[in-house]
Amino acid sequence: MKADLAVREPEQQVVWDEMDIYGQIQKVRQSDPAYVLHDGPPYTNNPIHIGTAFNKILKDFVLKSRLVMGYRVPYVPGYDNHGLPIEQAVMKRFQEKKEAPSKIELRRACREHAEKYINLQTSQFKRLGIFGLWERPYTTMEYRFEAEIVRVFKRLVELGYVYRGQRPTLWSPTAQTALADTEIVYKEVTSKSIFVRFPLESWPFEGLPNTYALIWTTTPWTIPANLALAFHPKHTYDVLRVGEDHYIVVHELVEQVASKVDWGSWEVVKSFIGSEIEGSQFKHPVFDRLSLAVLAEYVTTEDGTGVVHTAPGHGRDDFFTGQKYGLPVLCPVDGRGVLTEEAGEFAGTHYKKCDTVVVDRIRELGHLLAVDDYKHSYPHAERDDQPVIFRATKQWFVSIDHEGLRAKMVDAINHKVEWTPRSGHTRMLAMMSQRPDWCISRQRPWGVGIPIFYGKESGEPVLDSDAIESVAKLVEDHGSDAWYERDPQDILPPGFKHPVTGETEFIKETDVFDVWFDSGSTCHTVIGGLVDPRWKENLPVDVYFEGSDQHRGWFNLSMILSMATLGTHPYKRVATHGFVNDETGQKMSKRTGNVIDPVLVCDQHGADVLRYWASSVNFEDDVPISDNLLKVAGEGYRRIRNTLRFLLGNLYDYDPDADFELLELDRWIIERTDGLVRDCLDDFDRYRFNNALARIHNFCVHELSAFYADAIKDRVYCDGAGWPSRRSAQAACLSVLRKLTLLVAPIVPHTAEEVYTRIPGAKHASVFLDRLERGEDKFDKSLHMRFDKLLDVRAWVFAEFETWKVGSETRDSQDVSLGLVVSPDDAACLETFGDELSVYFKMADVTVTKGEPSASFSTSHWPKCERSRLRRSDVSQVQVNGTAYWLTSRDRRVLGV
RNA sequence: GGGCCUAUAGCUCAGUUGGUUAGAGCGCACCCCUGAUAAGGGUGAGGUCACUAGUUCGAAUCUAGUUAGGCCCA
Repeated sequence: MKADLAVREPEQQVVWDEMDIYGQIQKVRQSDPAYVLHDGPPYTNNPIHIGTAFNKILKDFVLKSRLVMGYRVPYVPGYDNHGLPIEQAVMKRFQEKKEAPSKIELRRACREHAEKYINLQTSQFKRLGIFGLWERPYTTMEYRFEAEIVRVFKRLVELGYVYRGQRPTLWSPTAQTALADTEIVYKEVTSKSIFVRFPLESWPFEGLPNTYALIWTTTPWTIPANLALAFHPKHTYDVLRVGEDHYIVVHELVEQVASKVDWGSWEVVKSFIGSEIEGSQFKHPVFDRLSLAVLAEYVTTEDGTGVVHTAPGHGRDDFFTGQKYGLPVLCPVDGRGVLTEEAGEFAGTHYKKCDTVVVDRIRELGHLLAVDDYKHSYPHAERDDQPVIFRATKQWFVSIDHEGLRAKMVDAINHKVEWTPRSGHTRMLAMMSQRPDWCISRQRPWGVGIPIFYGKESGEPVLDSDAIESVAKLVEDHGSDAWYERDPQDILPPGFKHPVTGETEFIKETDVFDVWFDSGSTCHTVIGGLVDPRWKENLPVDVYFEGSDQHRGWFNLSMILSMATLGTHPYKRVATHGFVNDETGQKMSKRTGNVIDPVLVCDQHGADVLRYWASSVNFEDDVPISDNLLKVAGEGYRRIRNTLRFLLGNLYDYDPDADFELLELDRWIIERTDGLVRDCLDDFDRYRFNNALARIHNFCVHELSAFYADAIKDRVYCDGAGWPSRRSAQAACLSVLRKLTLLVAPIVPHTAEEVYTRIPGAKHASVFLDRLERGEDKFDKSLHMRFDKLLDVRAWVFAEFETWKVGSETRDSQDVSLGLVVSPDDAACLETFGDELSVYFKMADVTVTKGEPSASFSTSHWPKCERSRLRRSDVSQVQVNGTAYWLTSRDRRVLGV
């Protein structure tokens, strides 16, 4: 049967829209226990891709399976709108038109861009058959949401988590602005590389005169900012005697360094492990200042000397190492790239001139051992192609260790959250234990402005609840744009005075929040009652379910904001899925052309086929997809669809008032279905959708197609329409069909709905308003043991039959008489099935005798009934309207002849 | 380079705490049915459980390493 899903599914979706399926479900389930999945918002910069689709489909499996299990499952989808990618997409369009927008113009264009993709993605998600509050999703750029972000920040300020500190950022001296990683291109350049010695001040071992650590650097301009020397904790360092002096160099690089600095001869006088020197002091080669010996894993033995010049204000590694050792962030370089007063005698020198100025001075002091040209790749700004520098700037931070926050989070990760798969726990724990304070400020235009005022004269920031609340109110009414459009005095309460300096004139912060602050706030904003007041009761929610990359992203930052501001972890369970790769396990990329577009898949195969694929794979790992795999999924899908259709086809004249007793075969299939339901609900409960699908598929193949369907055909097609035997089969088909339909509804909702609405006497207007009862375990044990034995014997009889029929003219089992010899126990069991045996074995007749097990076959001599196409002992010829027909007594009775 | 993870028939997946001959479906081959028919049934052939070395009476399962791939970070 042609499913034609590309056409039917959109029609089904129109029906769902018109009946407000989501609203109806919520109403029907309002007094049932809730199961809350909180949606991680996708970024609204593009149409959805296969990964987005996979994620939403998996969430929908969770929601719809919980729905079928009888829970109330509210689902408010979300969208993440602020941030760099949208800004860059929008900027590109302005640049193509050779326009330079103002900040406000740019922000408005970004908002429009995001709006456009919210609408597009919504229609695409709905096309996948996802149910949810699509009329009113949460979006991080809507005013009420932006205001709540400001209030989350206010709460953090009140609780003392927020501080201002320095941190190195990529900085363009020509554009005088901070840059994001994605705005950087790497180019080959030639730099001055220098070998510089640092005189030893204090030494943990027995004293050696004239000892120096030797470092190598390609950025001489950062020497004035040097505060430390980094050693690898595990590498061996040699102390070399060269003439009157002693030099510390990592063992592996001694030869290489010696040739670079032109040491004719040397002698190893001592060796030590890096970790032993931690805490020693060296003298800065130029200034009267000390440089601390620190340990760092990133020190390599590939280049240089194994001792790394460390300037916390000018490098990320350096910064984190500095943090670890409590070093200040010294950054004696201003926004133009000119050294400041903090650089002492070098003040006023442009950093590029330092290659000569600083180098000459070090040489003059006798600490320069070698100068060389060095070719390497160096970061440049994409916009003007000029080199950039790492420069520490003032940033806003959320402290991770304030009020024991980290310990609380680690405790939650260890004891209060379940992780699916389990490895998520290890991953999250490692990240949370090690993560540095969170830098929440970004020097970008498209985001929620950080609501900080500074005293106009003093530059002192205002960390005051009322001041921030005044911004929140403004943003709530007019959006975050208003923060940039209004003057401070129009925002602050009348007569507001700086709580520290008493100033009355202010300037505003220009930075925006890191977008992770936006999405990390959703536990506060969405669950906290902004979207639906009832959600508040559900904190922590049952589950967050995203790609495994979100351990560092959303799971991490949500945990921080929730724990800090609400005092609780945001989720009871974190489920993660892998990434969608191509058939060979390679990641998808436009370049290799292995990209699968989910929207196209819906048009070609149907959303249910895509969903079937999503359910067939193990989402805990990375999953493969390709046109071929979708074809395979389509075949599996059609098998289930056809089975449902067969069951439904038997119900066209179903009579709900018929009087009958269930035959044992029908009772058997109903109980088998109940077992399937139980197993599948267990799978659903544990998010094992692929297991459930495999079970359902196998059930359709084995229990239904290969056995039950065959066994009831004669009764359904040939018994009298109203006979109890036929009604019994129909009743069983109905029961099985209803349960199967509910079972597959989470996976293939369109198909399930199509079937359900055609089931005679269906109780509800939609399969999603019905529910599956788990049912009690009240199996008729002996019934199942008898059928198990029957199927067991049947299997080997069929195998025997295959070999027999090779040498026989007779090929159709219905033309064959079976002589079955089995053990006395088995014989007693099989005999209980009576005449039904020939139906179950699909033979003309079956005789059972006791003895050594064997099966013999012979061509049946009985005539074939022309109505039922069966050979039976009671087939005889009768006249019907002047023509002679061979009919069984049953068929004669049905026909009344 | 570091953290986390994956590798079982051509494909997608199962394989409890280590324990007989490693399972299923799909696909494939052959056969049957033609009242589930752009369907259905039967039988069968497919695996050195990525590789190497260990632990053990016994390893797909535990340990270490190698290779390939993925996510995150540097």
